[in-house]
Amino acid sequence: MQKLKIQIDNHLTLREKIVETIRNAIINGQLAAGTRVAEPDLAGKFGISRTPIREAFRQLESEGFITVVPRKGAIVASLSPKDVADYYDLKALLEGYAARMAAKKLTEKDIAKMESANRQMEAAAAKKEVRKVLALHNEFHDIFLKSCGNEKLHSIVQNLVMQFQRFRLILAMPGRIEGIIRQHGEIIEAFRKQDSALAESLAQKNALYGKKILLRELAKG
Amino acid sequence: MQKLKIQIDNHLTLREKIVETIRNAIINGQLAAGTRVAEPDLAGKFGISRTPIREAFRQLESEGFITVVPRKGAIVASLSPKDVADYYDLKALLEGYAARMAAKKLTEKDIAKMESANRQMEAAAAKKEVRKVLALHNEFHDIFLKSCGNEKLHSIVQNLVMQFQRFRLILAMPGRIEGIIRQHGEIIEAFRKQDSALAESLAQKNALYGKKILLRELAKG
DNA sequence: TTGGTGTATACTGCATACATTATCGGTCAA
DNA sequence: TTGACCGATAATGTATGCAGTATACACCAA
Repeated sequence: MQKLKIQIDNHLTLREKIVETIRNAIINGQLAAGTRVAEPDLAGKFGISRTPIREAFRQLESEGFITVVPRKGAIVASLSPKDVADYYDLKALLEGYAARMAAKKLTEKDIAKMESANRQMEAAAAKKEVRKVLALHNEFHDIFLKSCGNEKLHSIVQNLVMQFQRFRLILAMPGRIEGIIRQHGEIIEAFRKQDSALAESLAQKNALYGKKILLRELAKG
Repeated sequence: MQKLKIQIDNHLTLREKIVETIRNAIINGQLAAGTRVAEPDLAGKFGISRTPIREAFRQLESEGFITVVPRKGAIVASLSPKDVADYYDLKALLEGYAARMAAKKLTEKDIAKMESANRQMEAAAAKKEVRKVLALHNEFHDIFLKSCGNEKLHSIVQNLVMQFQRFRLILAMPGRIEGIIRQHGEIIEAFRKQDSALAESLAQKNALYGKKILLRELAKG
């Protein structure tokens, strides 16, 4: 019954579809930073009018994916190393807090899910399924972000993660991911012990480790 | 020169003006939470077409001021006590961090500005100029938020503050504001001593004090 | 009276058309 | 050759019109 309702309500508006499509294109790197995105161009490509495109632009601008200069047009937002550093510092702060709050609330079922995600991640990493690794990585973090009880925090972090997802393919590469998986294991242990302070500190370290690796890679080229 | 450029570029688009107008109306309480806002209605009121209104809606939705249900319309977003609590917890976390980071960076000039803002706030409070008190309050916080060096953090906090500004008139009332002014004084002292840990802890306390007062008032009526 | 159905109305979603502004290339003068 | 001016072109900003959908209310049947 619920399924049916969802099917019925599944009339996504064109604007929503366009937002998703463009966002994914940016995240996956098909639209590189700095690329100009013109309305008539996209309208032609999708075979629709400019109206829903323009509305999608407003939303994407608020989310930080594109930069719009009035009467000039939109370009894909570019992220400087400073931006990446700022993002990761924020992620460390927010996820650290979330871990501290979640430590007392997580159920055994939640923890089991995190373990499962981490194990699957290891398997996907062995098979070099980079995209799957990232998806599982996000799933892992989402569990305690949701359980921390602060929905606004959850949505802010989700937006942050989306925005620099486009760089993170680097992180999922072999040689980098093993350390992350080990850290995840430590975080799970801290949750098991309901040790808030340890969970916070480990979650922070985990984020800052990602920052270090990513900045090093960006410096290379 | 810079001033001139700004003057020239001052052709705000209709959409931008509408966003500001509606946002201010919500912040100032002229548009109460839950109020339905229909496009033709606003278009008529402002004497313009629906197009810029619709685009403004998309932006206001992303900023969290209105809630849009596809094919049904938009209503002014309402904030539950839980939302207020979440917002203030986030504010405490983020401003605490900002204070810690800013402690080593603030110049004497910055600190002087904070002192000035705090003194003016006291004067405005004595004259019961509630709106001016709030403006100065935001000015005070903005100084160390800007100096912390993390621009993304600054913009996130600014957005948060805007969203529950509509409730904060309560805080600026006599009997509440004195405590806040004293706390600000303590924060300034901590900055003078460049005591990061103290500044962080005081900034957190300051935010949580606001949370306590606001939630108590909301519970009353 | 109550529950359901049908219709009228109004609003949203999208397309199209027009107005305005920025960009680019060429021409002309220095 | 260089620089400035000017027109052509294309993109953005706004208005308007039309189609589809939700809401309200009246009407009818049980």
